[in-house]
Amino acid sequence: MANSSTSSSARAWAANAHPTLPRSFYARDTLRVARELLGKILVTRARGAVTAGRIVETEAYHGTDPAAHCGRGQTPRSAIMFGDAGVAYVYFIYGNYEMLNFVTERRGYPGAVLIRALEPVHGLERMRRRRPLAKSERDLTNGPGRLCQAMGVRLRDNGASLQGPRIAVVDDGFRPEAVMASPRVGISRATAAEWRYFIAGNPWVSRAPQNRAGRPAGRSELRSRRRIK
DNA sequence: ACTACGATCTACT
DNA sequence: GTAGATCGTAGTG
Repeated sequence: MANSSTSSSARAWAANAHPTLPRSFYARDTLRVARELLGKILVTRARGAVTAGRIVETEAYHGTDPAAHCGRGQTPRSAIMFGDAGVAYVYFIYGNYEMLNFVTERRGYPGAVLIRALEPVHGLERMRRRRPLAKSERDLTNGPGRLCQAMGVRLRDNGASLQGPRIAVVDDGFRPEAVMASPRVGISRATAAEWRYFIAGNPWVSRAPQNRAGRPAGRSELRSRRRIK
């Protein structure tokens, strides 16, 4: 399996050869942002160590969605989802794990995209040190909790700008060949909505047996603002 | 103040 | 395939 950790591409983004996604990229419909993030490169700098990975799986949460933290109105934790787009929403769950989201939409309308899986691109040694239990390269970043460990994302990154210096997302021109949509993972409400997006067949997509199960993500999905039951 | 539970991961059967 | 870990958040009293 080809992995994209060529030193040349790593040098390229480190030298700002690739553009960072502007805030306006995030201030749009959450489903669209979730889909268009696939293939972009997440870069983090934690205590001087730079790590990077290509985004291969996302999920959308927005509005009155019962599965979303913002779904029952604003709370201290979810307030950031109602604010300006283009910042990180990091929360802690199950007593052990951080989850990384990107805030979307216009101010006043809540939304965020959960980053569920990455294909490692740079800093693999550092990722392995941060995740000593990982038994394979796949295990480094094939889940939302795992990728936060590998990339050094912590609760203190909540609210951090996605324009850097700690977190940034860059576009190196890569475009996925096939994007699929499926129901979201690990939720108990609004389980019918197909707001999970992933690059078909990518080995780092979480829940491997499902990484080919889904429907082609077309424009019809992106338009859906229908009521969620 | 107290309780229930969660956008998960790991170890073990 | 499934249970246990583990704690911040939110809802309730």
